[in-house]
Parts: sequence; C-alpha cells; structure tokens
Amino acid sequence: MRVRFAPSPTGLLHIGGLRTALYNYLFARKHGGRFVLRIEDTDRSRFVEEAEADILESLAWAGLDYDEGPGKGGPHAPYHQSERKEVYDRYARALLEAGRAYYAFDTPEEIERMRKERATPENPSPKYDAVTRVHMTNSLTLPAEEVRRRLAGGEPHVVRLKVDPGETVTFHDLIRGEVTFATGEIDDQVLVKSDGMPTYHLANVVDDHLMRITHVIRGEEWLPSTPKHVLMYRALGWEPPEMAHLPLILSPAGGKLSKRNADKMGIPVSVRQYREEGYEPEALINFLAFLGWNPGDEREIFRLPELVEAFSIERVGSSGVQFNLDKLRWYNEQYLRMMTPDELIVKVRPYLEKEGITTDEAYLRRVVGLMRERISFAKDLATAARYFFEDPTTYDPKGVKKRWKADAADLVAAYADRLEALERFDEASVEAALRALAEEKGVGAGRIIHPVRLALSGVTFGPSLFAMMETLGKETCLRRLRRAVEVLGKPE
RNA sequence: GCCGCGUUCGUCUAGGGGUCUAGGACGCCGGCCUUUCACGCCGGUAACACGGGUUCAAAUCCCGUACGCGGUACCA
Repeated sequence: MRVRFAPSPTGLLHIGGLRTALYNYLFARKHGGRFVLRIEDTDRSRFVEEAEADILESLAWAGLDYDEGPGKGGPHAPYHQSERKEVYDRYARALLEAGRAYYAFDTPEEIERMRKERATPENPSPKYDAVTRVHMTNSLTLPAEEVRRRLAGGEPHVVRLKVDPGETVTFHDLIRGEVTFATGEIDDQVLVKSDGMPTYHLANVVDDHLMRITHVIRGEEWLPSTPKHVLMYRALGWEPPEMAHLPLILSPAGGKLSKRNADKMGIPVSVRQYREEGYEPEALINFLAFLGWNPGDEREIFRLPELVEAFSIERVGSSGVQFNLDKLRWYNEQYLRMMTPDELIVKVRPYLEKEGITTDEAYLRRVVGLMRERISFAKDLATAARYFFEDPTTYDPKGVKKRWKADAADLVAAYADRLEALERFDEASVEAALRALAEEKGVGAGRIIHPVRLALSGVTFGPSLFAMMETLGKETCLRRLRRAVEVLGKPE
C-alpha cells in the first residue's frame, strides 16, 4: 500500500495539514506500506520560499518520517510538481487527442462576462460546462484551422476537461461510503493553466497514478473535486485509488479553523507555533490523532508506535471536529508527567537559557522533581518557577494581604534566626524548627508557613514548603526571609 | 442559489435494532488528601437536532425538515 501527503508550499504547515499527514503516516505504517511526501508547487503566484523547509521541519519535529520525497529521493522522483511539467503535458496531450479535453482561449474577463450575463437567481454563478462552452471561444466551437493558427501564434490558452452531462459518477469513500455526483454539476475543469502549469486536478491525478498511490487520504474539502478526478482516471484508462476524506478541523467558534479565525480564539494554527509555544510533539500528535479517530476502547494515551498499532481508517469519524485547546493542554501535562526527570531537564534547558538562567544539573533535577506535577508546559519551569533560580523581586499583593498579618514579620524573623542556628538544613529539620517555634509562640503552624512561603517565592502556591526550603538551601532561605521582613515589614 | 457531506453531554467520542435508567475523556462543580498550589482518588453536572414512518422493540433502519460544514477559481 502506498499513500502520500501532498502539501502546497504556500505558508507554514497548518495544524490540519499535520493531521492529514499523521493519518497517512499511520495508515502506511500500520499496513507496512510506503509514505510518500510530494510538494504540490504548481501555483507560482502563491509560492512561499521558506514554506517547504517549514513543512520538512514540522514533520520531523512531529516524528513523521517519510519513505520517498524531497531530500530522500525514491523511484518516482522528482517529488516536486514544478519539476514534472513535461509529465503533465504528456497526459494533457493524451486527453486532448482522445477528445476528453479541449483548448479554450477565453480571457478571464470574457469568462467573467459570461458568468454575469448568464447568471439567474437559481444559478448565480454559471459554470464553464456543456451548456455554456458552446458560447465560448474554444477548440469545440472554433474551426480546426483557426485553433491551429491561434496555438501556433502563441495565443494564451488553457486546457479544459470535457465533461459530458447526463451521467452519474459514483465512487466509494472509505470514510463516507458511496458518494454520487451528477456530471451536469461538474464544470469543465481547467487542467493546464495559461502559464503552462497544470492545476491541482491534473497534477494530482497523474502523480497519484504514476507514483502508484493506492489510497488517497486527504481533507474533506476535496470531496467535491473527487468526481472530476474519477472522470480523469477513466479518461486515461486508469484505475482510481481508494479514497478517504477526513473530517475537517473546526474552530471552537464553528467554521473552518482558518488563520484569522484561530488567532481570534488564541489558537495557534501553524505547527511551528505549537513548537515555539512549547507543546510536546507527542502530546500534539496524540491529540490530533483523537480529533476524528478513536481506538474503540477507553485508552487515551498513545504515542506514535501505539497509534500505528491501533489505527484503522474505518474508525475515522465523518463529522467535523472542533479544536479544543484545553484537551491539548491536558495531553501536554500527561506527557510531561510521564517523562523521567532527566528527559524533562532536556526539555527545560532551552527555555532556561532563553531566560538567561544558569543552573547546575543536580539542582535542576531537584526543582524538576518538585515542580513536575504542577506545570502544563516545560517552559513553565523557567517562568512560573523562576523563584527557584532568582530571589523574588515582588510579592503578590493579594497574597500579602491574605497571609502577611501583623505578626508575620516577627515570626518570620524569629524563624530565620532559628534556621541560622540549624546544623542540618533538610526537610525534616526545617519543619521541626518551624513547628517548635509555632508551639512556643502559641500560634498555628500556618501562621508561619504561609508568610514564609510568600517570602521565599513571592507567591502563595507551590510545592511543599519544607521540601522547597531544602532545595533552595540555607543561605538563600535566610536571605529571602530577612529581605521580606525588611520589605514587607509590619502592616498597620 | 445549486451540489455534496454531516448531526449522541459545552467539546472529543463509545454505541450500529432489545444488554442504554446512553459509557469514557477534557472542562466545570463538590469532597477526600494537604495548614499552600497542584497531582492523585471519590462523587456530581450534562447529550441521542426535530417530525414522520418501519418494527413487538429505534440513539441505532428509511423519508422529510432544520441546522452546521465544505464546494461552486487559470488556489490548493
């Protein structure tokens, strides 16, 4: 079995594109098939130089390796459509000679005029098809001599598929079952543009056939194009591949998850953004796999190899699915918690560096141990847990109001003195010292614990106070406690 | 407008004629644990779009309506 992911290099790889790639990958690996990457760069006007590198990087980051494609080669190279122009020309000619396609010389303005003139309330946008083409300038309406003359004169023209009405095209979709279209609903699709490049429809059909693709797994937006493709396979005497159209990913607000739409909801849309925001690739992949598919039992955590094992295209749903950032974050937390401290350290390092924080391995391992259950992203260690690396510069005002009572300064100062006298500065010792002090002063331990936490971290939440103190160390604790006493003093 | 696809808790979904007083997960709300915050554990909230059929029996099959999404380019 052979499948392909065929992105167009018009921008950063979209999250929906990654899911399409993922399903193709899973299908190929599940069945011991081949996964082909093909770059569909036939639209020169929308071409973006950096896009292909981004696609490659994004796939690699996600762990989706391919068997044939750019940078890798393969038996069906080249894998850039822009380098395969002669191939498409050959088949366009074959279609022309078989009378299944024709030349059309109409300018965009002429087509626009036709649409305007023939528009009715029932049919606001007439197609270029069997009923209108007889009124247009093409090799079906012009004398053969005239067509030859125009072609020889280099007159701009396109090649259109000749679709005969009155028939019905039915194909089987692995996800949707039988789908039927009437040929009268299909326009005479442009196959070769006036710049000589093929459109998606021609290039796609030709390449899928030549590259021996057995299963076309792509987004649902292609469903209405499929009958055109089927017609072309037939006209060329080829067997169409199996089709599977994936449900679309929708914005939580409804509608396509477009760039604009997603930005408004605070949802990253390109794979690169997910990477930059610190999502774990395993989490994104797991989440994406479950957007439209499930294994049929109640397991939820699947890494790539487990997904391969469990995947089946029949279990892919058919209705659009809404993107849910909360669920993705949950997946991210799950993967963070499954990592060993050393794995997590590797993830955290780059963020620490970016924040200008330097620290040794042993200390970082202890911090990670304390914070692991409390973070959603690896980078939180460098931001939310910054107080492990630097003295707090501010104290949360609400926390101060709530926890720094009139006796706080005295208690904290007294505790600092006790700590200074301590020989061993471990979790048990600092706790014992605090409880003893509380007893002597006749106050609840919380009366000291809370202000101490505030003094040490600047915030009212975090890991177990005593474990935190042991990690921070005696010197740091004393310094921070005394500074807080000084800065916060006695509230009136 | 026309064509196509879809419709189970707010979201992702299980289910495919009786086992459904509809299960799980995220979220949310409570509780336990903990003198913090999380984790964890326990509990709760919440859905078969609507209307007709078929059947002894429908969330499940059929038809219609509504709604959503996609397509309707010399973009993919």
